[in-house]
Amino acid sequence: MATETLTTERILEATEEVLRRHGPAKANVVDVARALGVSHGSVYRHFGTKAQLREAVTKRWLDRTTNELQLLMTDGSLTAPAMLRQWLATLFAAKRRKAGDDPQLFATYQVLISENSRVVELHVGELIMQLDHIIQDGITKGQFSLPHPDPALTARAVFDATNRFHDPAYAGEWQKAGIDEEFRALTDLVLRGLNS
Amino acid sequence: MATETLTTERILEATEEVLRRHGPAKANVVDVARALGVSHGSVYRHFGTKAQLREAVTKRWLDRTTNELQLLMTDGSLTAPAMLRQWLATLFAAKRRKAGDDPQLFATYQVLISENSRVVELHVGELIMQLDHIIQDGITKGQFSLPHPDPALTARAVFDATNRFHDPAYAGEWQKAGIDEEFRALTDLVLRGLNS
DNA sequence: CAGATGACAGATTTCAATATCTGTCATCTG
DNA sequence: CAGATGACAGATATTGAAATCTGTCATCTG
Repeated sequence: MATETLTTERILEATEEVLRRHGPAKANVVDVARALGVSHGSVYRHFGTKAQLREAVTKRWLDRTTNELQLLMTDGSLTAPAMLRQWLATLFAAKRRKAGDDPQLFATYQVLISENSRVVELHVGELIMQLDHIIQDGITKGQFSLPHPDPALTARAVFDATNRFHDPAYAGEWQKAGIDEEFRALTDLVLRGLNS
Repeated sequence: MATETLTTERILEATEEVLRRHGPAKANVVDVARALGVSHGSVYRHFGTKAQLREAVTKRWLDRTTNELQLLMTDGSLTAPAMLRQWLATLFAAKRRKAGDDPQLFATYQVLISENSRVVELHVGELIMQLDHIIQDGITKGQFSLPHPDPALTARAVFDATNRFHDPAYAGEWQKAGIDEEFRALTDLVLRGLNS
């Protein structure tokens, strides 16, 4: 059993599985070790504390979304406004899918997120950098026009404005009837605000 | 002692005081009754359950903000864009003041709010109706121009867009350096989106 | 007799004992 | 000797018995 070498990656996979099975309150390091067929001491060789292990799992989960969006940004065929629309729609769709497909697992990650605000801040920072990139590109190409261009501040404003459609705290409203219409109204408002 | 008649209003005041003193977890109906110099049975004559009493306290607290904003809306000297700016700034200032002046009491009300989502929904509905009124007024006077005017949906979008500056969940960020600049960037974006 | 009271039953919370988990480290093993 | 182990101490969580609180209602009182 467990003849493969014990890697950080394998521990993260096992931890995710244990979290899925037992939930955030009951998931413990001994179970993770058992799932890997090793002693819990070995897990501590890779992660100094349980908190650090959970932080790494949280980061991995958030990074999946960042990567999906990053991929989209390499599409050169889109104008900046189209790219921004697509980016916002993809972010909303990804979050809504996660929340809708497996509500229990989503609730687990909401707990992890609340435990790891530092990781979330970094994640938010990455997303806003992606927005910054799109906005800067749009200004350069004359596809956005702002009275006092400040891409960083505008990126933050766009992120804030769309909060209801990406902050997990609002996940309960994402299944509501009329939500797509409300999402469209908000993105329209934001895109008009960028004068595009 | 307590020669005045026992009114709903006096019970609400006493409950607020007990909540302030003991916090949401420890505040109980017997303490409210004691504060009023009556038996707890008398309190149950006015409010069927403890939950209903707390709901009424929550509604009263939220209504104070609604009323402050409603007052502002009677000012006929403002254009719709100026009114909207003022409305958003007043809402943010009111919330930030509540959160900053007495963080413990604010935390208490955050608990009450999480217990009474129905009351919060009604409150949000009232705020969006105020926004709807401003937007409709602005469209009529030609101070806002929208491609497909739908004031109700636009009001919702404006409310959603400014979430970070009125949803108590974000209260922790309201003291952060640079928050005013971010608020200005967001309101500028929204107002440009209304083409004003 | 309208409105207040407080004893009471059932629901909920508190608290302290018990059990489980985290993180360390001396020891083991391939 | 690099990496794994598991016994252990201190920290954290669980549990169930005792204390408190909620909501009712028969009784009281001005």
